[in-house]
Amino acid sequence: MVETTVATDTRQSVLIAAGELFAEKGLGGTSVREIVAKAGATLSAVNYHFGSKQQLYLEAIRHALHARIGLADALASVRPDQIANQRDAAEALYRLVREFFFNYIAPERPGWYGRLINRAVIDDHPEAVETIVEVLRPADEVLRELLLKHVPNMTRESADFWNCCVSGQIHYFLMAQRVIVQLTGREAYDRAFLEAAADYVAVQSVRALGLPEPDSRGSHEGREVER
Amino acid sequence: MVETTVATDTRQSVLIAAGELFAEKGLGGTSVREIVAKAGATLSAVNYHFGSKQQLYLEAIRHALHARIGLADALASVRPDQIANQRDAAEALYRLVREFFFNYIAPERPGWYGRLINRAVIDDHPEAVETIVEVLRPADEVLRELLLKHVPNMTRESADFWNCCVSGQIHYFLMAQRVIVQLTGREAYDRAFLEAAADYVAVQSVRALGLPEPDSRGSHEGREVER
DNA sequence: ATAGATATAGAACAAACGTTCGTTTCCGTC
DNA sequence: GACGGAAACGAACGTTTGTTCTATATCTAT
Repeated sequence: MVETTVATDTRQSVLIAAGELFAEKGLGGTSVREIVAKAGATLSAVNYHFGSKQQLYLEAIRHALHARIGLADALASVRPDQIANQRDAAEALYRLVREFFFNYIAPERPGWYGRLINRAVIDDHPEAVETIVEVLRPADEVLRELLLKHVPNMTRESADFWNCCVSGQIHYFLMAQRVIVQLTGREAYDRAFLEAAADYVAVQSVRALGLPEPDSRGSHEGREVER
Repeated sequence: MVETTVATDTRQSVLIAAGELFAEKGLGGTSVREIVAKAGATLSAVNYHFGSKQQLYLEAIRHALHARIGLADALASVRPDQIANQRDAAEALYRLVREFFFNYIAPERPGWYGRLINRAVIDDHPEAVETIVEVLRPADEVLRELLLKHVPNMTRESADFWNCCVSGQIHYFLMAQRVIVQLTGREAYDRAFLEAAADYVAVQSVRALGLPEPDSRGSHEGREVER
């Protein structure tokens, strides 16, 4: 009843192995045998701890969603009443977008969180989408209120579009990694590229709202686009 | 030797059925039996016409890529020497982004093209990515040159970022359809929403380049964000 | 009319799949 | 020391998987 986190080693390692494999190859492309082999468990562990492969899949998505949503924390740290003027709002949103970006793509945290969510979004497996929406909605609403309150000429529809566009850009930098790398003629994502990309997305996103340019820009950027 | 397009009915219908199913449920989630059932063919048709399931998958991706890349046509229609000033450039890019958007998402054309490409991008199946990059590169380079030529203070890196961000937003509106619909509290994508979304993306993208606002905006938009 | 290539059909294959089952191991309680 | 439930195990289940094979139809050029 009390949701005691028994935290058996097996359950946890199966969950993580499953998350990594599902993220990499999808639900259909991953076999239960592969998962338990990676986790160092036996075949029956999946059905014992999760009931079925499907439910393990959903559980992995839930895990990734909740682990990744430091976004909720980031949003909570933005106190609306501490934003006095548009410059403050621009600053807060700039930092928010960057945090969102690195929360998704940062090389230091497990890479499969974002990728699995990516897949879950695309698959539109009904239960998965339901879980995603459920977890995303609170943050979505806080953000919308923030925009409506501090951005001039903001409408409900514009706020939604803004959310979509920010999410879209961040998702794409993660999901199309291989394509982007090849198209821009580099070897792989490095820290500098990610930094520049995050900055670009954040600056453009804030600019799209008609807010003043934030001061705390990334340090290495050659003053790129200027109007 | 001459690559005679025999265009058997069976081959074509299997290819299309495969495309739709792969787009919907991925490579691993779709069985050959399912495909041939949908296509009204027999099991051996796949191996006869395509050699294997994998090659059918790649062929479907190729089909989708080439069918969808009216983008190449759109780009070809933009004659760089006909762009006299920044206003012309803004106009051309605005139309380009919109065309790209509807090329991907338009309800009138088969929906699986975009979705399959989405999946292929995410899966980073090596051969698939190779095909994608191969098809995308020419358009990518033309677009980059266009930007470098007509947009002030444009760098190679900024142009690449701009491409990614435009692609990202468009991809997301397609792939996250279900999530967006639920998060914005509507029933489904309708023509008006798509129109507004395309306009938003196009306007913001042009604005991000520091170009003047294009005149030929969508008609139903309440003058949303204004700086 | 006939040989030869092209295409479809249906049966059969071994491998891999997710799941179930009965048993064994472990640990805290009586 | 015996009991009971949770956890892990390994074998087996019946399907479904992608692929292959042979036989049969359909056409085309000789």
